[in-house]
Amino acid sequence: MHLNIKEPMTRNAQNTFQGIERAAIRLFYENGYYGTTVADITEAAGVAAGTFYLYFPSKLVLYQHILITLSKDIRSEIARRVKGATTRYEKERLGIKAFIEYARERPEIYNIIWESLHIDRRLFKEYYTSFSERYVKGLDKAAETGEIRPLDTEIVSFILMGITNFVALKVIMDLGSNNHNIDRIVDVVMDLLECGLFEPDRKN
Amino acid sequence: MHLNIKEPMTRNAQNTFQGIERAAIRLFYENGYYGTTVADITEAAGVAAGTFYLYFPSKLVLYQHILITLSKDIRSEIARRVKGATTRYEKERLGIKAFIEYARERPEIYNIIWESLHIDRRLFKEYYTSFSERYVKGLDKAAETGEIRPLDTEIVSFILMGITNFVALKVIMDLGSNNHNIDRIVDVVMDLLECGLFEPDRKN
DNA sequence: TCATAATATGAATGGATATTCACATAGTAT
DNA sequence: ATACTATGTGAATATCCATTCATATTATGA
Repeated sequence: MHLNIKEPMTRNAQNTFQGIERAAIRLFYENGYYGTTVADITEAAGVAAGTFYLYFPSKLVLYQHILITLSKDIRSEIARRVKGATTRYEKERLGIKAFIEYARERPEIYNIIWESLHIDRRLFKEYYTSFSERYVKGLDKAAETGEIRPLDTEIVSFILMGITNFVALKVIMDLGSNNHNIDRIVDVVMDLLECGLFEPDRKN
Repeated sequence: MHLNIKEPMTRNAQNTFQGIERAAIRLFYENGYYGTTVADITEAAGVAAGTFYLYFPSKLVLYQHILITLSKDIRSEIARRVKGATTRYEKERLGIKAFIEYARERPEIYNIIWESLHIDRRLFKEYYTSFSERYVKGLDKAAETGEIRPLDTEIVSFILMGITNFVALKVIMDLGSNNHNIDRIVDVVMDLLECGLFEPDRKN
């Protein structure tokens, strides 16, 4: 997908470009895509309205550009934090923790990605589909070596994405209580992934 | 919260009112809140633009009204379908299945509730908080009787909401494959909730 | 039948806002 | 110094859209 974005050529122009990007990320987060005007963005970036269109052909393209950039960011950051782990168990723990912490540190990303469902459905689907695909690859490997039980890994990938996304939601929107101790939350998730929810002798 | 909605007094007016509601639900689903104009709604409902304001003081209030109505619908429907179950295990299975099937039958609801994050953050928080609270009550009871393992039920409620929401997302947006056999999907979820993800002897 | 309230109309209003454009400046190579 | 390109400006434009309002129709009870 080519977005027709004009890359800045000079150092000063790079500052302008990045200023627009950063202002937009903050404003899209605070007020949403529709609650943010191009004038808001240029004002926050300290440039004139027309400057915006030197680089981006439209507000929508800027949004798409930001979404794609942030998607890559979050993925590479999680990959980075998971790298050290040797077992699937440890990978899962680190991955879940990384996602929650990242979402807390940069709630913009979380929010902007979710909003894509209502702005550009194709990008939304692409994001979760490819996230799932990468997840499945890891889970399949772990299934081959017998680290995880033989389950449909595609479904499991959505289960795990759902868990991390909703637990992160709880933390960053402060729903309910006890949202400060992330390690404790991760412990509960891992406990459930280890032993399940039900008492072994009371399953039905 | 009072929304200042004018209830219709006559039978004809009730038709008008419901026509507006229904058209709005469909359009908010298809094109989102911001992609839907009041003119779109009134045209789809077959009434004049001004008629809208006989009943709703603003487009936002209509949205809030719809959100609250649909929240109640989905909750009562799930409660209804879960009623028969005696064990927590069965309650969980029926609840998850009911949610996925309901989301598939009426994807409007699912979509409209999610969009509230970017339209009325308070309603969004309220929805998930109260959904969680009700969930916690059931889980706490099950913990008392020893049906489920002793875990932080508030965190577990978000884990379970995350699982059902994302699995439903997969089904209704047809992400990945095998989205037709809901029973099979529910089986995988219940299997994971029963036995966990990892092989017992390979946990780390 | 008449009076009154409820319901319905759709053109007009006013404000917002994405985008354009004619013009201005800054940097750079020759 | 000159010419050229990249960058920047902000007022003007044109469209869109929520909401209002003067007016019309319909239903109901006396």
